[in-house]
Amino acid sequence: MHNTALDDLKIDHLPRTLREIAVERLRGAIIAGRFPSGARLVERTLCDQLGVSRSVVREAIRYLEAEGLVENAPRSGPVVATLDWGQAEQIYNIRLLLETQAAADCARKADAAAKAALRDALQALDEAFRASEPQRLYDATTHFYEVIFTVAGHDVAWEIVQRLNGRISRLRALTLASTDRHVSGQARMTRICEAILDSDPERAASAVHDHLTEAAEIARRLLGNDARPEDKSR
Amino acid sequence: MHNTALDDLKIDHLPRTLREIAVERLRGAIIAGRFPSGARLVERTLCDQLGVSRSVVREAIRYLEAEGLVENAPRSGPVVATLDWGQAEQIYNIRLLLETQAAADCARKADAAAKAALRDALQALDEAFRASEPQRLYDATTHFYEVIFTVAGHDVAWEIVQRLNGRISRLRALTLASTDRHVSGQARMTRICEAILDSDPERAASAVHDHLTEAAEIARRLLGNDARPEDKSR
DNA sequence: GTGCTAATCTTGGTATGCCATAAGATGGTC
DNA sequence: GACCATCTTATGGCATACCAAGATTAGCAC
Repeated sequence: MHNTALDDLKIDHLPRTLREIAVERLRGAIIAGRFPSGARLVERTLCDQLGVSRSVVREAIRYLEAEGLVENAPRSGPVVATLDWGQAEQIYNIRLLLETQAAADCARKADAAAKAALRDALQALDEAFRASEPQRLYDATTHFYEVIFTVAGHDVAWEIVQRLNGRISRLRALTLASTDRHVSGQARMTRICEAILDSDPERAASAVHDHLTEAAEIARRLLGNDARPEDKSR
Repeated sequence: MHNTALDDLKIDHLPRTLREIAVERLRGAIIAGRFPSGARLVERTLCDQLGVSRSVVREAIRYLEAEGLVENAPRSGPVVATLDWGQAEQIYNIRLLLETQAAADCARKADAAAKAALRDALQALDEAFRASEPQRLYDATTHFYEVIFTVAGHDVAWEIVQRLNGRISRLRALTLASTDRHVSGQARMTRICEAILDSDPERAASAVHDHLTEAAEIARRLLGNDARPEDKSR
């Protein structure tokens, strides 16, 4: 698969400093649900688990705190941020705005190379759907959207969406895993992709709209059903 | 139980940590332009200036880094984030989406109390316009929008907008100070306010749209004129 | 005089130590 | 037996010490 010049421009030094690695690990662990919502993040414990010093852990926590993934209770230290449906709903609404716009602009701007990249991403998504590996599906979905935002030239919006996704990551994992999602998700993604390949902004936006509305609805049911989604015990 | 009344009793000012103060000071200094774009943020110097240890400074920088106000160059340390027109344009576009939506929802939801608060905010804005005090105008404008977002129930979006505003703060100060802005800004704000008071979502959204489009245009001219607004000297 | 090397200095990254406080345990008193 | 005071410990906030790497400058050799 020939990679377009889109995403390979980053000569970025792979996670160099311990701090960056720590941020990624922690974020990954929180997003993956290894630390439940409300769980305390005890610095010294994390030091042991990560094998780094407290300085590193503390700075990583500050970073995640600014990202909204961690909250700092005044005197009891950092805890994993909790999420209620009110916030989740807002987040889905914001994603709706940003993603429909991105899809439309992507459809407007996509050239041949961009379309090839999108096709590749959809292909990977298809495989992940079939493989039924949650993590791979999650990653492939993320990458699919990354291509859309990148082609649209919406770097900043992508940054925001990623951050928001972090905050609803557990919900997102649940919606992706949801059974009805399995059948319709693939079809919807394909619809988005086709609209972009046809350079049809309206249809692309509308496809994203439907897709996200459905995801939000599933999330609402999930969060609404078990009123207390997670336990705050440590 | 009068839960709502009790919620306001939060006195979270007491456990004010040095770190929080440092973050606020630094952010304020960057937004106010005391540190120009691209300026290096030398830890030990900041330690002296703030009178705190490196731990505090470093954690504050990590926080601002996640906020996008500070960038960390691989080996030369943190610098104040720079802004090119491409990013600024994206930011204005995102604000456009979020703020029109917020204004519309605000117009839908505003009750008598909310409308009174909005009127007060506009009043303060008027006075600030007349007083020609840049800082006061900046604050009053921010507060005006805060009311709109709060009434609309868009906390999360407001958080995002504030963060984005931080990144274009210098541009924003310039557009607010711009002379043509002086005459039309007030009128536009009034138009936004009136539409909301009339509970007219479409007109509110359209008023915000015009307002922001104009601001973006002014910003583009300002940033376009002196092609390289700031020096990245290092 | 020029070019190369080495020492130093600057700066950031990492580790550790000390202190204040809050929560839990323990023991004494009524 | 219950309640209160005190002690202990767990934990976070803050400061400092040490180390590695890059830049700058000085000195030496040619």
